[in-house]
Amino acid sequence: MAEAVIAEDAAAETKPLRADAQRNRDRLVEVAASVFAERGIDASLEEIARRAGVGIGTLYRHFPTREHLVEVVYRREVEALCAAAGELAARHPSDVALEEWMRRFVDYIATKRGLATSLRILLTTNSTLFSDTSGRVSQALRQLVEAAVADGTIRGDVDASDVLHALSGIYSAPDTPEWRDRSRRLVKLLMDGLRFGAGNPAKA
Amino acid sequence: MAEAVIAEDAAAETKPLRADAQRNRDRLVEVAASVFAERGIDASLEEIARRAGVGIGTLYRHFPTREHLVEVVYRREVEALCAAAGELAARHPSDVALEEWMRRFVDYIATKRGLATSLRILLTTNSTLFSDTSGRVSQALRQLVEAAVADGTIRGDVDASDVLHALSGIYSAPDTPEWRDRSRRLVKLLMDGLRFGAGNPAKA
DNA sequence: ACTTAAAGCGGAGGTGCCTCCGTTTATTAC
DNA sequence: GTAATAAACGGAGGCACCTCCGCTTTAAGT
Repeated sequence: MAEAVIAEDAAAETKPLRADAQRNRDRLVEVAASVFAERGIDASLEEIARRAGVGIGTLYRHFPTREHLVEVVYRREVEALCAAAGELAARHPSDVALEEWMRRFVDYIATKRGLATSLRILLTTNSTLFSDTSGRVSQALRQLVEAAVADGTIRGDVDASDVLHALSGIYSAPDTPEWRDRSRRLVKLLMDGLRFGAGNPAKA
Repeated sequence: MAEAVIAEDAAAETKPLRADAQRNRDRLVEVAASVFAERGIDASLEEIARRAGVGIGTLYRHFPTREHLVEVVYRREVEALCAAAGELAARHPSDVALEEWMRRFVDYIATKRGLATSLRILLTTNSTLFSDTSGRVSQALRQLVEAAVADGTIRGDVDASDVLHALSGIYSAPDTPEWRDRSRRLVKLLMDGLRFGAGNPAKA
């Protein structure tokens, strides 16, 4: 029970998978991500296997339980979200990068809302998963906030944890139909506040 | 989702079941209790129906989800444990009654240990269940402790919540093979402590 | 190029979940 | 007692889970 945690990279380092196995595994994760998004976290594993064009046995070999699969999908998505921070920072003025990233953050949370119960269980059961991913997210946010503070496009008297704190309402807000719009407005509002009194407003 | 709570007695008061229905329902609860004890909380519902001599449809009509059934079984067992307090008090000197009741409490917890995870989920999901049952248990304990204090078979400077606190180690102790013996010893130890300095040691 | 062992594949099959609905049974009214 | 009717029964059937093992593919050795 204690070792239910997945040691993904450790396994990858110790034993490179055979080419076909790696192919199937990647495909499964990719398909699983879209099926979970579409049908919810309780989607049929057989459907995932079918859509991925592999047998159900193959799915179970790679991911012995549903939770294993969900965990890998979840990690991959957090990773993608955080990786976007770097790209956005490279392509946009730093305040715009921050804003766009927060917008994506809202979208990301949106897809997770329906799954709340099951995901919460997974996250409380597997605390490594929680600390890994939340650490990763706040790191990405810090990078963006610090860059924007540094070049003066947002005010200097705030830091990443202030912003994270401000965003926390996005989590806790009830799951109403207006949630998404409300959250978008929250991001705009927050950005206006951050830009106000900045030493050097965006010149773009 | 909010009304997942079962209104057992309310339903019973508003609509007496047809005789055969009541019979089947009782039989199902009884059988379920022993199957859960034997095979764990994930036991097959079809097996329960089979052993109870009813169709699976009947089981589902009475208990639309596994949780409903588990809840009723659980409540019934707590009820039985607490009802035993009164009987023990009537048949034994009050310190002996207390000791015996705690012994049964240990046995009761023992059967729940294996189910810990699922039960914990049920208890945290359904907080009414938790408060009802824990209230009931501490009430039973209070009755026994107060009687024993009153007639001087245990010391007077403790109350029920002290004893409950002392028993709490039984819950939290890890699930080792020695758990049961250790818990029995805890009860004995506790009783010795309670009897020490009592005004009027048991005369039986 | 060929062999071979290890790695991986896949789906049949056994089991459990849950729903649906035609049949049976208890109860009420006469 | 009998008829009418509402309540309850039960199990077939459809779907999903997961295991097991005979077959296929890869890749390492020659």
